[in-house]
Amino acid sequence: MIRMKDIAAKLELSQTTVSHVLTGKHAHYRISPATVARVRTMADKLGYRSSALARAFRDRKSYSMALAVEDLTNPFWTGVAIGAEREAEKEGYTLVVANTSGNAERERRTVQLLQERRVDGLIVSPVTVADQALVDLRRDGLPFVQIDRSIKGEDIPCVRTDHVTGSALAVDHLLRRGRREIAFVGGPVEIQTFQLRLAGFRKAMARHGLKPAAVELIEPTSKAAQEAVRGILSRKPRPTAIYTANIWITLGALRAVRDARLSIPGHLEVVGFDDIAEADLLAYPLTTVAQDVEAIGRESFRLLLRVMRGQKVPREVLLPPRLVVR
Amino acid sequence: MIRMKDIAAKLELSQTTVSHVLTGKHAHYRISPATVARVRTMADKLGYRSSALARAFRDRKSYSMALAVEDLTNPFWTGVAIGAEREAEKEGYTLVVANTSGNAERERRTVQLLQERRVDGLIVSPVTVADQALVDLRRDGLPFVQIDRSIKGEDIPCVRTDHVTGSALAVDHLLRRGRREIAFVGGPVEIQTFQLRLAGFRKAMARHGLKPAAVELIEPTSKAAQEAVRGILSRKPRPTAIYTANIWITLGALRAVRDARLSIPGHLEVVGFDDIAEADLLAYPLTTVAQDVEAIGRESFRLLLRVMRGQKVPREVLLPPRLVVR
DNA sequence: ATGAAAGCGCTAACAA
DNA sequence: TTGTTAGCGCTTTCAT
Repeated sequence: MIRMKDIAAKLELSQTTVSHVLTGKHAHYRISPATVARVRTMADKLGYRSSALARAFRDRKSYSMALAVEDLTNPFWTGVAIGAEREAEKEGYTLVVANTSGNAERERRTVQLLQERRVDGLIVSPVTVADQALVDLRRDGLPFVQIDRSIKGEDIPCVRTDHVTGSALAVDHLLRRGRREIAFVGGPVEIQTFQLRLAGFRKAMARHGLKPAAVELIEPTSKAAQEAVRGILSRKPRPTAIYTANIWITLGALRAVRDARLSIPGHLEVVGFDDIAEADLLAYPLTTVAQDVEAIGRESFRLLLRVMRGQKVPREVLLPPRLVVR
Repeated sequence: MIRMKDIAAKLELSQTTVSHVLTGKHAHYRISPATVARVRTMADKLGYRSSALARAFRDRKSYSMALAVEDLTNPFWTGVAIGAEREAEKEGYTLVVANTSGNAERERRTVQLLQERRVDGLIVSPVTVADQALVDLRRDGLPFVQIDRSIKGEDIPCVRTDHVTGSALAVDHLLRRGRREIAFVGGPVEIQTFQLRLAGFRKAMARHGLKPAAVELIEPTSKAAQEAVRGILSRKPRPTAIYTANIWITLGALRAVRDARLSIPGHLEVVGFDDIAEADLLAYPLTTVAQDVEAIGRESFRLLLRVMRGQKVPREVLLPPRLVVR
């Protein structure tokens, strides 16, 4: 790898002068145009690539941020990553995407690794509400913001969709369609996302004087949902609607409906949180509560920058969900 | 940020001794157990996090690799990223995922950035077969391997699904189902992926003495495919099958079939390259040529390691596709 | 208009 | 068993 020193040697200049030119500060240092040209030409000819590593080391600033998420298989997280990455690029930062697999121990290791890599800031989706790794991060003074979920008892900003309102959109839609016996299938309430979506569901139902037809909290996988919904569908009386709190649960529910040979919307309706890009091609009409995933990524990056600059930040940024009726 | 120096000062030891302990080399240097314990305790107490940045700088090795892909919205690329990331972690590397948006200029910038970050190696999917940025990379001596596509004229290893065989699987399947008037809808042949899939299609057809019912090369988006397939469906006679060479094209084709109110498999059949996770829930039975996406990521990482170690590597690693009949 | 020197945090060669 | 020193590539301060 070519270094400034090599260019300097070839040109019989000092490394300092080369640096002045290559960092674009030649005007300030009043380097002669001839020298500027010579340096640039030589750099080009030798294929010089400045070492961001050396600069980061010297500056004690890596110009990189990390995004630690749960599952890059989920379009929600890829969307977030794309949004954050775009914003990062615009601001001259590199975004490192790491995944925690929704596992506390792995999250701890990931965060530690990123800290050692000296990322300048971190966007993270806490695995649990009592996340020691993040409390420690706080102590270490690494700037970070939370995404989608937040830990208890610490005043750390969080960007997320307004899950409570999202659930209200779902419930109100179903009621408008005349469905009053609504079952909820969600993930464990240890994951704040599901807790909020469930709370929103209960609240919306209560507002209309209704009780949930069922509340099932399961692993947020298609398989578990398929099983759970199979149970729900065999109840008498059968609920006339199911509100599924996550994309995998939605898919599992649809599979259960198919297995039971029931029809949508004839026998029941399904509304799911998270939009599905191919929803218009599904065998069943599916209404969804869609999140602006890229905005979540973008806003959390912006928020992180503000935190790093010591600017005032809101404790919570809530993005509005949108109902996609099908 | 706490440094070794700080620990040394507190303990009235030399920084070197602290380093010996913290890097686990105390046995070799015969550091006393008492000292070892003291150092470890103090490191813990102060919340020491070693600087991977400083180490990378010193070692001129960042222990990071990059994966530069086109579009993280496409499950193909996320799958590849997940596979590569898993392997990277196993080998003690951090994987940086960057995206090129399938754009030559952006790819050039991305590659340059990664080079400046001093990644130890690169896995990249060339935007075109004549990719100057990659030829230059070669000259710079940065180890890299290609994924899914390869540039012309340079002997750089490439990992990909056997697209030609994949197309044969699709054609043979359609013929088994009695469809002989098969149209091909693919992306531009400047993208090698499509070139190979098309070549495989033509070859398989020729083997059976058949001519393509149509060959449409379009932008690989759902929208463009929907438009193109609309045209194909209005031809007389109408093809009895369509082979779509990419996930977005497949989705667009299905939308066109829906718009034309045709039925599958009644009026025609569709086989698509790339599997779709929710295919079983679609309104149309869809057979696909599935790729082992994680294997592609995993194998390219392994191959990259071999390149870096100067071991002998195959010029091409072809992974078998798999037909998923529905 | 150009250059010398110091220092960022770490490790390794070498000393003691 | 522990310590001294040098150096990785870069930027900046302070000369000249």
